[in-house]
Formats: sequence, structure tokens, C-alpha cells
Amino acid sequence: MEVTARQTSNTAGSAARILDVAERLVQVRGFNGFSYADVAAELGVTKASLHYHYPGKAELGEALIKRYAARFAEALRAIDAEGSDVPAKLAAYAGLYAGVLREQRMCLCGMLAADYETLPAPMRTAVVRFFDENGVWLERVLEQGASEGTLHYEGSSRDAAQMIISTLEGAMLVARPYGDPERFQAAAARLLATLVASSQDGAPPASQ
Amino acid sequence: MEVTARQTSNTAGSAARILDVAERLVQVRGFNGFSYADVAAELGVTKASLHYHYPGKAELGEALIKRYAARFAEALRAIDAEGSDVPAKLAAYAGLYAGVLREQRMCLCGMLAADYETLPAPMRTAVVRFFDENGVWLERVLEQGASEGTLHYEGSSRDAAQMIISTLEGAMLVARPYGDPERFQAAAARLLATLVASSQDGAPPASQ
DNA sequence: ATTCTTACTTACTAGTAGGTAAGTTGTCAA
DNA sequence: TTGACAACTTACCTACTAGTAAGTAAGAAT
Repeated sequence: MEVTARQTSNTAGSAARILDVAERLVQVRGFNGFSYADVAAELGVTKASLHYHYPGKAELGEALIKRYAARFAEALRAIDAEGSDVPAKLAAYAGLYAGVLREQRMCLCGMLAADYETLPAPMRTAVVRFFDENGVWLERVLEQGASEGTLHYEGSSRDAAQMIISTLEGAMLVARPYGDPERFQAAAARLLATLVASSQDGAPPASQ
Repeated sequence: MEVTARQTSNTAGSAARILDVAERLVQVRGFNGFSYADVAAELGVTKASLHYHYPGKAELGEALIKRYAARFAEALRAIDAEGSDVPAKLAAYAGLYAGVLREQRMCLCGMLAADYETLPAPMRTAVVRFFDENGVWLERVLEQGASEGTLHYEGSSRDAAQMIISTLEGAMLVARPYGDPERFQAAAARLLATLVASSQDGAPPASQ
């Protein structure tokens, strides 16, 4: 249920260690805010060694998103496997973001969304896919909640899912300059509160 | 009520035209995604001429935020001056963001929030101030709405204001990779719907 | 008429970016 | 024991980065 890399051990493959460092640098400084030289210096190897594992920044970026998305997908499967109720699933989902922010990082794909216009095409595709996959998972959870009666929201579950992603990404984005994870927590809690049925009147369940 | 620069006329001061171009480049590509050379090429002048007006990228960045924040503050005053009801004020506030996104741009300060760790100190301060000023305005509007009974929300108006900023910034951030302003509109509409009193039961008004 | 000021340009700098070619070292399999 | 491969390093390249120094042309002020 942890989405941030538990720093791959020293003995782990170089390729993975390169991803660890590059991932953190992108999450903190953005894709245009770090260089091969930064990664090489931190690992105590040469830039050329990085190029051996990842021919260029574009390929490194793709590998970064791919691994991050896989880790995220695994975390979502873990949430499903716990068999908690729908509100708890949503809270766990928000907790994924909180875990990233706790390490003073932005969501990798949120950061890359900001850098989107400067990204090579394969990275763009991968970023959008990440948001789509999150959307699909959330949609499913929202629909379950609506049919169970544990959630209440208006409009399509698709729109509601997109709203959740937007709010959590935005809360991370804005909380970081304040260095205040509480700011994120408050937004996340408020978001969940608007969805759980207990705080609602007898309005009709979600259409679509 | 327009927050994006109406492209300063050709005869306008060079300093302002530099800001126009740099502003767009930052909103589209990020602070680390453009160079003095980009701005100079687009204006048909030399890089050295840019340095005459803005000694360095740090000073240019400061001027960018200062002008953007002033324009935003003016737009907020314009909303106040219209004397609309509170829900309309919030809708107009969201419309400010929608106008920026319509030009395929990210909010300047939202973009700079992503670049935050790489920014010089004076720019950091100015970015945070921008969010603070927005927060103060929203807080005031929210409190007015709560006392009038036109709005309903739980928790402090401060938290609610921060939530609004986060959601709108996040919706812009995520909508841009999809090239789909509708995605933003849906999130904004849903956000406002959770605040206006009509969709609520008889829960107590906001505390604090 | 001359000096000052504004708004530049030309020509340059040092440093960094991403990237490559060719060689080195260690491991293992035939 | 050789030779193939993986995982590098050394040494380099070109393009671009922000930034500067010195000069210039046009107008305003004295």
C-alpha cells in the first residue's frame, strides 16, 4: 500500500537504483528540473553509465511512469483485497497520495501533467493512461458505493471519479509550497465527506 | 474579468511585451521549460535586450507573478463590484480559471507551484502570497454565503477556501493533458454544487 | 552643440545539457 | 583459454543555458 519507492537496496540492479533517484528528482523538481548529471552524481557513476541503461531522457521517463503506474495499480489491488467498505477504500486511496506528499514529493504523473507540453509523445501517452487507470478504478468503487447506498453523489460516476483525481492532485500541488501536509489532509477529508452518504439528505442516487 | 493577458499591443512597452511572451511560455511549458532565447526569438530581439529589461530569469519571474497576481486581484474586485449573489461570485471565480484553461494554459502560479523547489526565494514567496490572497477573498465570500444561507459547508471557511483553490488548480492540471476544457467544467460545476445550499439537508451552518 | 539616457545590438563568456564512440573490466560458458 | 557478454569508464562532442562587456543609434535635456 506504499506507492513511493522504498529506496531499492544498494545491492539491487543499477537500472532500478537509477529509477529510484530519477523518480525522486522528477517528483521534486519536475522533468525539466533535473539532468542525467544530477542522477549520475548522486549514484557516484558517470552519465555514460546512465545512457547504457536508458539511452535517453525520453526512455528513462517512460520507464519511470511505467514503474510508478505499476506500483500504483498494485496498491489499488491491495486496497481491493482488504475487502473494506467503500468509504474506507476511498480513504485508503487518498492515503496513497498522502504517503507521497509526506515525502515532500508531488505525484509523479501530476508533476508530469504540468510538464506535459514539453514531454516526448510516449511519455504523454503514459501519463494520460495513468489518470485513466485511476479513473476506471475509482469509477468502479463509486458505483459500488452508490448501489450499496454507502455513497451519494450527483451526476455520472465518471465525472465524480475525475473530480476526485483532480482534487487530490490539486491539493498535493498547492500543499507542497506550504510544506504543510495538513493542508492536503483537510482537502482530502472534505472531499470524502461530500461523498459519503451519512452527510446527505434523501436525494436520489447517482444517475448513469 | 479576464485574467489572461490581452496580448499587449505592438506599440506597448517592450517590458510588457516580454512579460506577455514569457507568461505564456511559463504557463504552457513551466519555468524550467523556456529560455531567454525562446522569448527573444519570438519577439525578434536579442537575448541581451531581455537582460536590459529584466537582469535575470529570477527578476523576470518575479515581475511575471507580480503582474499576474495584480490582474487576478483586479478580477476579484470586478466580481465584487458586480454585486451578484454569492453562488454567482463563486461561479465567476471558477470562470477566471476556465478562461485561462481555454487558452490551453495552466494557472501561472499553479505551474510555478509544480516548479516550486527550483524557484529562487523571491518567486517562492510571491507564489505563496498569490494563493493566500485567493484564499482570503474566497474565505470572505464563503462566510458571506454561510451567513446569508446561500451556501452550506462543514468546517472552517478557511479550509473550504483552500479546498476550492486546490480543486480548481488540480482540475486545470489534469484537464490540460486531455486537451479537454469540459473536464475542468465538470469538476468546477460539481465543486460548486457541493457548496450551494439548495442541494443540502438541514445540517447546521458552518462553524468558525 | 554637447552630453545624457534609453533601448537596444554584436560578440563573447563559462557552464551545463543530452548524447556518443571507443575502450576497460569482470564473469561465465564452451 | 578464449571469447562473448554485461556493465561500466574515459574522453569527447555539439547545442544550448544564463549572463556580460562594449558599443551604437535616436532622442531629450542643458
